[in-house]
Amino acid sequence: MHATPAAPRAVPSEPDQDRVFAALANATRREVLRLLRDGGPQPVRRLAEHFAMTRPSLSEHLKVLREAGLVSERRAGRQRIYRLEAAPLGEVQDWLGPYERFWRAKLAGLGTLLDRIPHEEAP
Amino acid sequence: MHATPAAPRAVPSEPDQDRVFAALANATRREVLRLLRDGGPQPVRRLAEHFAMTRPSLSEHLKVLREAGLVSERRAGRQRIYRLEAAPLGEVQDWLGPYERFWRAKLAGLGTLLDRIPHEEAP
DNA sequence: TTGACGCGTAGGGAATCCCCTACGTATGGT
DNA sequence: ACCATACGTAGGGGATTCCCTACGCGTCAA
Repeated sequence: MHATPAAPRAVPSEPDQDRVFAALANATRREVLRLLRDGGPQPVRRLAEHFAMTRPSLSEHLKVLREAGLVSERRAGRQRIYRLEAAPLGEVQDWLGPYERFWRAKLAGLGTLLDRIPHEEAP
Repeated sequence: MHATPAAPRAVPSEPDQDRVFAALANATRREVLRLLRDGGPQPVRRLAEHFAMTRPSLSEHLKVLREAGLVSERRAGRQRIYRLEAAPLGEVQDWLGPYERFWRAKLAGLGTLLDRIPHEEAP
């Protein structure tokens, strides 16, 4: 059940995974991603309207997202247009893959069935 | 293209999402999840063999995973058997859903097509 | 009971996070 | 040239992270 045409994707190094998950571990940054997803590429000013914090603080969140590869930036006059880059999210989904059967089993009520696994006691 | 039978899932509150992503933002904790996935439920002692850090440090990582709902604990004599709880990972996949078409488009070379979105300039 | 085992928690220290205010830089308008 | 706009960065303070060592508690073995 791989819905994708199995396009090969570079395997991310561990610090990269750290950065992506850490970037997602903040409601403000997840909201920025949602705004870019639903509203298309936008300048910082427009994004900042949705938050209570100061604009410099938001700028730092954007930096975290940039360094995680989740957004890209293009200059247009004195504005910086930020744009969603979803590739790292695709890697997150790839990472989730091997766990999928576990929560499916749970939903299907199969419970502990998947825990019957190569099992030896330490001596 | 929803590969799942669309089983309804409780929508997680934002602090919960924070905790899950933050728990995943650490290579040691992701490795613990992998060990529980591939090796089935295990006591702390067995998990600790795979890491260079001290056992108390690993215990704290397990606490983070517990508070994120990613593992559960059962007592067996003087051991605590930890077990993978994949439900929060299912919620992560649900969260990824609305972004999926973006990296699919990228893989298909559709590039900026998805950025044609309700677009107005601020006055 | 005494001692070893399995595990969690307390407490501390270096690093990082997340917010702020101040300031610097580049572009655009007049 | 001048000033306003759009944005990033510096620096600081309080909270949190991640590792450590020391210790406490419950369980099994002799």
